Amino acid sequence: MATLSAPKTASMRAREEITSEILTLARECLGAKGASAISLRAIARDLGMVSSGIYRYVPNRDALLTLLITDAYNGLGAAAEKSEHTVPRSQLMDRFLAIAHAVRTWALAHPHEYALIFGTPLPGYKAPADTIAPASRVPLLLTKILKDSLELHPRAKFPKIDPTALKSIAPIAKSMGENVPPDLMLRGLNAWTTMFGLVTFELFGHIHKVIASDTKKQKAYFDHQMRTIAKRLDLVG
Amino acid sequence: MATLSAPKTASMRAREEITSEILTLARECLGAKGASAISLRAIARDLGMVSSGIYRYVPNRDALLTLLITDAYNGLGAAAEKSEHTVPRSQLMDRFLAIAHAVRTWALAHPHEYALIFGTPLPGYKAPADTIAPASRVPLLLTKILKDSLELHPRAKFPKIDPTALKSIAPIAKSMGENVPPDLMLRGLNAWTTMFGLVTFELFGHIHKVIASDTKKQKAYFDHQMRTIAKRLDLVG
DNA sequence: GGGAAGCAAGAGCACTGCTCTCGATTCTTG
DNA sequence: CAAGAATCGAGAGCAGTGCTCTTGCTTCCC
Repeated sequence: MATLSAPKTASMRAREEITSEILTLARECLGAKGASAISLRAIARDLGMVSSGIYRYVPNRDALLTLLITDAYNGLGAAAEKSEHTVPRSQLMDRFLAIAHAVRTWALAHPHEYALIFGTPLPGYKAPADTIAPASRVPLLLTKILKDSLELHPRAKFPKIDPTALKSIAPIAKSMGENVPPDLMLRGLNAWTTMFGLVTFELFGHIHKVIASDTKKQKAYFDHQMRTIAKRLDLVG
Repeated sequence: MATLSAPKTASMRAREEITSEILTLARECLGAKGASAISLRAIARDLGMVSSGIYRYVPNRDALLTLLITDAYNGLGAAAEKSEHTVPRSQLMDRFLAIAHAVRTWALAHPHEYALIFGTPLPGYKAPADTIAPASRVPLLLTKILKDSLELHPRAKFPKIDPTALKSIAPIAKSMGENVPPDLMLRGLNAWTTMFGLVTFELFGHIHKVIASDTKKQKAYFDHQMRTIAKRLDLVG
C-alpha cells in the first residue's frame, strides 16, 4: 500500500485541498448560523467559484452534512476521551464526572455541532454506517468505567430484571457490554440518557425559568445531577 | 363581555375560518414531511390562493411555526393529563408511569410535533411568553405527584444539598415547587430530564443498535427505566 | 503528440420567503 | 342610502436556494 498522504498528481492534491476548504467553510457557517444556513451556493461564492462548480467536490448538500456529523461526533468523542485520560483509572467517579463535564463543555462551545448530532434528525436523512463508530466513542468510555468498576470492586449479585426489558438491551450487551450484568447495564444506559438529556435541555432552552440562568449555577446543577447518577452506578473514588 | 365565538361580520368569520384552515394544512404538512417542509406557498396553493395572499392571515413563516409549537405543547400536555386522571390520586407510582407512557405514546404518534418542541430550536427563534404555560403542563403534573407524595407519606428529613446547586433550582422552586424539599425537587428534575431524554433518544435514532428495534421491547425498556426513576423518587403504590 | 479525463463557467429549472402595487369587494360611518 | 375606509385576491417582481446540463478549456497519461 502506498502512503496515504501522497497524492499522485497535482490536480488530485488540488482536489483534496479544495474539498477540505469546503468543509472548513461549512463548519464555519455551521458554527456561525446553524445547519440550515449552510448553502452550497454561499460556499462556492466564498471560494470564488460558480455555484455549479461545487458539485465536482461534494455530491450534494446531505453528503456535506454527513461529513460534518461524523466530524462533530469525533470532536465530542475526542474531548471526552482527552478529559477522561487525565484521571487515574481507579478514580471511577471522577472519570465519570470528567466525561460528563467534557461533554457539556464541548456542547456549550459547539452548540450547532451538538444540535446537528443530538437535535432533530435531518428530514430524509438516514445515518450511514460510518457514523456509528464516531458516535460510539462516549458510550464506549462509559462502558469501560462500568467494567473497571466490576473489576476493582466486585459485587456479589444484582437484582433480577423483567425478561422483556432484559431482552431489550441485547444489542448493546452484545456489542460492548460483555460481562456487564443487565441491571448495571440498564443503570448505565440511564446515566447515558440523563447525561445527554441534561445537556440537550440546557442547550435547547428547556431549563429556562427552571434553573437559574447563571453560568456557575447551571454547572453546579449539572454536576449535582451527574454525581447523583454516578452514585446510582455504585461508583466510588 | 360578548360571547367569544360570535364574530361580528361575515368577513371576520371567513378570516377565522381561513386562518384555521391554514393551521390545519400546516399541521398536516408537519406530520407528513416535517417542519422544514412547511412552505407558505404550498399552503396557499392548497387553499387555491396566490402565494402572496397568505400573508394577509399569517405575518410570516415563524409565526405559523409558533402557533404549531403551542399547539404541540397543548396536545402533549392534554394527553398526559388525560392519562394521569384515570389513576387514583394515592397511586403515586402509577400516576407517574401513566404520564411517562402518555408522553412516549404521544411522541411516537406525533414525531414531527415532538421534534418541533424538543428538537433543535429554530434558528433565530425565541420562544414567546405564551408558550410557557402550555410547556409547563407536564412539569406541573410531575410536581403535583411530588407534593402528593409528601402529603400522603411524610418523610422525616432529606439530605443536604450543595449550596450552589440549591440556588440553581430557585426559579422552579419558586414557581411551582413551594414546600418541596430541594433534594426531592432535584430528583424530580432528574426524572423529568430522563423521561424526555429517553423519548428523544428513541425518536431521534440514538438507541439504534443499542436497544432492540422491537416495539414491545422498546416499551419494556422505557417502562423499566421509568420504574427505576420512580423508585428513586420514593414513589409507592 | 493525441485521446481521455477532469475542470470552471454559464444558462436554466423549479422551488422558496417575502414585498409592493393594483383593481375589486366589503364593511363602516356620516 | 351613499361616500370613504378598510380589507381582500391577484399578479409581478426581488433575492435567494439546490441541482442539472451543456460548452469549451486545461491537464493528465499513454
